[in-house]
Amino acid sequence: MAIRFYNTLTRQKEVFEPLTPGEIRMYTCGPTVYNYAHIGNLRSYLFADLLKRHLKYRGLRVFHVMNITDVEDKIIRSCVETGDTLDALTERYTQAFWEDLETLGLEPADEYPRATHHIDDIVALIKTLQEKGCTYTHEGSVYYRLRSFSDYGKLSHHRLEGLESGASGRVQKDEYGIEDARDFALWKAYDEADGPIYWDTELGRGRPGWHIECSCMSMRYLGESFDIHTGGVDLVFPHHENEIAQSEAATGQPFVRYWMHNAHLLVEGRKMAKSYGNTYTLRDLLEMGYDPIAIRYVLIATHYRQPNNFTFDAVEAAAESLARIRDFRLRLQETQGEGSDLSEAIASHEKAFSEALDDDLNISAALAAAFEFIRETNRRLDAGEVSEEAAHNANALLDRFDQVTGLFPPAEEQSAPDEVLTLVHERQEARRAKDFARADAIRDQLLAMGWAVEDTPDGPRVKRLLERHA
RNA sequence: AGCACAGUGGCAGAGUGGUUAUGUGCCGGGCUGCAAACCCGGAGACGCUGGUUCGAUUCCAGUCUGUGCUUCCA
Repeated sequence: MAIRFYNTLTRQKEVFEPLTPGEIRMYTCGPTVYNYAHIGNLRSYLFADLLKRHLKYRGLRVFHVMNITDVEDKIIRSCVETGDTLDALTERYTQAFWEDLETLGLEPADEYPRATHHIDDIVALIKTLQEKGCTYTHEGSVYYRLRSFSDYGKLSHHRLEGLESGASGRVQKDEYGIEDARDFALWKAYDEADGPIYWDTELGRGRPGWHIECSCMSMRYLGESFDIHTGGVDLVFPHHENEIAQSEAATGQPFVRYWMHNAHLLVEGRKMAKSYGNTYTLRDLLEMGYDPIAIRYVLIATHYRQPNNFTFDAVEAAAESLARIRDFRLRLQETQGEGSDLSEAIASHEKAFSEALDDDLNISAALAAAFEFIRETNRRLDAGEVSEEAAHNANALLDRFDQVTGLFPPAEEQSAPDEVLTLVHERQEARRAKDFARADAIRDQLLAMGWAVEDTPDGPRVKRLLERHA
């Protein structure tokens, strides 16, 4: 079955075929590093992560680039307000961003190019656009002349006329010296308010506009045409539309084949907004005691093109689901002896799982297949009909589910300390002597120490209690 | 205002023109000394109003509500 993705460009699901068979080049619009990423930002990157992991699982090679926007209006404002240097500020939040990605279990991109490290490339690209006649300069700033690009609007399906009328209520354009209110800056001339943040280049003193860095760095690392470009829906217009205009005007080549955009995140049914006080960062949630994998679960478990309603109930439900997964894996590890081989169940559920993801990353159907496998296998384990080898193969299937989703982690070693093992032993003695009051007291004592003991036909099983939100 | 997307059981969230999503929670049962884990069963849903149809949650129209974009917010 072919892999199909919804392409914003065509507004429909299309069969996915990379430019180079077997190799995929993808670009993700990364963070503007002036603050900690909030969970809405992180949803975007988790979507790109799932996409990348699934393509790899399908045997395709993926080269993934994510930019770091480290010069931009808000960053400059923040520097001016705090007195931080640009480098100090952006480095701090870049490191924090990478920490967040690691905490949530995202696979790193292959490259994280930064705008400030590519000023020369950006200037060169702007010069190319100048040579092609699609720019003009006003008061030291270089603007892109939108009407020079006849395909403008093909991604967002905005029509230029509509945008023009939308801008009609503004001040006379002539007063700005900009030919058209829709034109955007490629290069911004230095302003006193920028303080020490500027570059002296052939274009004069100033800094790059926002859109140009993505055109520049994506093509620098991925070529003039590449396969996939991801980002949040809010970037469709104008950011990605402008990227297309810049890139295709400069190269004459189609820029990106598949544009994929994730919907936004709601929190407790409301949009995230500072005024609601619900713009959580990952750090906020960790401080509240939530498990990062449970957070990953909630952020990834909704189809990427659907609005995802982040609720604390959902995080707690996710933590329970993860406990179920862990218990299942522990059970598989303990399984010994002869029995059926499960090969049919493994094959059919893996097929359902992977074909669901082939269908525009239908994660819900994929997770349903995984949980059906767990339930059916638990039933067989209850019946004692699973062989050690089958359990091993089932565990390997869970590894593959984990490879794609990051939601089926291998069970950690449950090496209980000696004092716990001693108590477990004492409890067994008490049970053998039918001293159940003492046995139950020891069980409570162990619980208080953070260990659960469960009796199985093969003896007691000791599990570390999962951290859960109190 | 224009253009999009969405509204499913307590919560989260798929899907389908007629038959169990899945997870979590709840109720009952099995297993257990009791639990836990696990299994089985159950209740509970498709915003509202019309239309098409033998039959609609699924298609169409309208309506209400929410969300996004409309120049730099993932």
